[in-house]
Amino acid sequence: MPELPDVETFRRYLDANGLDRTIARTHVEAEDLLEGLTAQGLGQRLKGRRLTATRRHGKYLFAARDDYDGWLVLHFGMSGFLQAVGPGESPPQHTRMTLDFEDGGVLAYAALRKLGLIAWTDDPAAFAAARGLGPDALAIERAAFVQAVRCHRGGVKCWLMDQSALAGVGNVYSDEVLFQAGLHPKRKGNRLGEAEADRLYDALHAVLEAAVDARADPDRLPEGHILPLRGKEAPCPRCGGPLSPIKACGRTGWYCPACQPAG
DNA sequence: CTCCATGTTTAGAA
DNA sequence: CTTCTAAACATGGA
Repeated sequence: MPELPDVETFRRYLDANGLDRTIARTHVEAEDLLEGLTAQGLGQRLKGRRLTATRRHGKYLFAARDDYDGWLVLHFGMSGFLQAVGPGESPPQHTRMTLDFEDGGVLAYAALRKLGLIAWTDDPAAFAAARGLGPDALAIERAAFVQAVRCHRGGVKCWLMDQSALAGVGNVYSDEVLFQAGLHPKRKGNRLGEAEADRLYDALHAVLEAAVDARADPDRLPEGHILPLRGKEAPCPRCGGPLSPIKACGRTGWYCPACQPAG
């Protein structure tokens, strides 16, 4: 489920389970996930080393080698996750890459669909720039956000999901942000009033922070969110009316037509 | 068998 | 140039 809150949860999981352990070897099961390096190259970069720090930009997770001369880059596609595996235990299904520690434990990168990415970079910020990523959705300042969204002539849901405009928000969380802001997914950015853009910014941060606190588990979110209801025959938690599907950017979104009227 | 899925990239049409 | 849509990728689940 890797959008920003999921990846932030993985980052904290890696902090707790993957740092300061010497890597004995790496295993790459799915070579096609590697970008710009080979399985052997990954091993050479990490063998005998430790990871000592993490960063996140949007949906990308970075882990620094102990000498800070290079960072492991992970993207989780639609189905990726991390799993720490104890000595003697077997890694999860669909494990695509593992870091095998000298202590006998393993950190597995698993993904049902091979849509993620494993890479290496000297500098996370340069990597993000080279990929054309916009500012991180949790780091962007209010003024920059409001200015950017109000310059965009297209639909606001698509804009929220555009990683070059704002990094970290995907299909699911864009729905939640728009629901909390009370804005229709197809409202045009340049037709938002100042107060509406402000509300969108507030909702963006409230939703992402709540989701990170919930460890990206929909069932752990407080009441009043539509994320756990998507695709189900459930009433809007605010007005009790029916939620509707809507196509945008080639994806299916969910919203409440009563609480999120078209502009 | 069919349709759909938390992402990204690319091609083509307005 | 901007914006939108569909398809492709990989691998299932319903």
